[in-house]
Amino acid sequence: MADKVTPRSEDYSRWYTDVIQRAEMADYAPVRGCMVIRPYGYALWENLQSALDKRFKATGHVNAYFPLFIPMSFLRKEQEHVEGFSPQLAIVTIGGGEQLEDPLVVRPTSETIIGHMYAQWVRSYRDLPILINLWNSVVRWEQRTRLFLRTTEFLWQEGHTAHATYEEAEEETLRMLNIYADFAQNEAAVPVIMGRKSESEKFAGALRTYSIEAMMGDKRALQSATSHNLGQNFAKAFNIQFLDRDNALKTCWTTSWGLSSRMIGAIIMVHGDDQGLILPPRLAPLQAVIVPIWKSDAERAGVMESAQALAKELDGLRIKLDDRDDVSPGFKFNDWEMRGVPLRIEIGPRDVAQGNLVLARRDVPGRPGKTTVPRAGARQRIEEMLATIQSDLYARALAFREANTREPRSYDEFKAAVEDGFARAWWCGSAACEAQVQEETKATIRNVPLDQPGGTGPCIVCNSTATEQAIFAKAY
RNA sequence: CGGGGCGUAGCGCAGCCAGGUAGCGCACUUGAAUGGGGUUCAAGUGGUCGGAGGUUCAAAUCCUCUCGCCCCGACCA
Repeated sequence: MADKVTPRSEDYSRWYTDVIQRAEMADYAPVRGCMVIRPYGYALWENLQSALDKRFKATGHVNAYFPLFIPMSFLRKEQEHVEGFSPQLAIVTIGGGEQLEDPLVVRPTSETIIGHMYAQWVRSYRDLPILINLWNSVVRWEQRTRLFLRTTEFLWQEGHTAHATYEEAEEETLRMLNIYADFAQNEAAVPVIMGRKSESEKFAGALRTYSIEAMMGDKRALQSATSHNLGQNFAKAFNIQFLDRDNALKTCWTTSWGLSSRMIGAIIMVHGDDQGLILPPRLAPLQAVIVPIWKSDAERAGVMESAQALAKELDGLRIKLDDRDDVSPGFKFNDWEMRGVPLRIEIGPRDVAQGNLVLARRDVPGRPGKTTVPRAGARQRIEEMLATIQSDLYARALAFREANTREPRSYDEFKAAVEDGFARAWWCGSAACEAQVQEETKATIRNVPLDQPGGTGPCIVCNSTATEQAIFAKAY
């Protein structure tokens, strides 16, 4: 666990799996494509969960739980939906030793069973909107899996709402997209681009899909969350209808939106370095670790007393005093760096004598990241430094993305751009141009950013007049 | 599903071609010293060699079958 990881420049995907395992975030499970999220990784998930959950609650959503099993017949009710998901389904055909008449699908997502229940719960416009979120796991039989990024079973939340009008549904879809972006940027320190998915990349059964996209450390894109305006597709398939004020029977408009444990992969890949993880202070399971240093037993007593007092002063922050007696301070430095703890507090005999502490920032390796601060008022300094680390991580990631995003003028420039980063280019909107790009470059349209320059330009592929720019990149 | 690779101690590997009853590094245990950037020395623990069958006096090693995993591609949060 204390060995060095594969450098990112040598083999990025090896680095990624090395770091996760060495930092004890997750481990491979004995089931193909599945992982065990270990306590350290789960603690990160819990922090992420609570930051998101607060935002959901603040916008009027409530949590509920829906079944793991969904009748196969439900999925068939929405044509596009079942076509999109059938290759990825795990299906239970035997229960209690008997063949099931209607096989049960292990949920790949819950739109259908939600639709079934909402149809029963909605009678009047007074019942709307319904704003429910689920924290659960889903199963999609993926062919190629990677820890956190794509596993057969993954943790996520799925929000499902029903509204009286199209406008309200669209407003909700965008509201949640903004919440995801706010969360990603302010909690995870991951800069994201909000945008609309192309027809070919949208959710199976949606009218329109929006996403937030982030650039990883290897310059590839990762879709970090999605928000779908489902139109009336599911409402019609499941008869979610209500009697409106005008006494007319109308069909609902629904939305769904999700963010998964994949976000943990994004945090790892956006911030990590060759020393290991770098976790954003607001989500890190441990915000600071105190490493006491001593030589003699006499020094030990004084140092430990001071370290324990400091730990008490820092109550309320997520702190650990590393009092292990069997490893050297140097080992502990590297160990906690591997795990991405944002701040290390060193306290030794010199510091005790002089009334100082040494603070070492994880995001600034080596000497330059170390500062000696007076023991008095340390808590405030530490809190300030955590806030600085949080915003510096975001700024650094944003600068990296901008440095690796190009606006090519020609198709040749475009091809070079998507080889090594994001390309922002005019796109005429045709599926043919999109397919050609994918065929020739392996890059896909990540999304059409909500933030557009206005005006028109020549489509990067076919030169015809385009009214929107899209982000093209190779993606996870 | 196509291509490639690998299964020998917890992890990483050697041994296999030229069969003779399993070894190295790390980790782990114990002890001592050490301790401001991955500490050292000493002594230990730990393996039905992925599984099944076959050849042989004898199989990690040769033959047949099988299972699993990882990596790269097409599909996906």
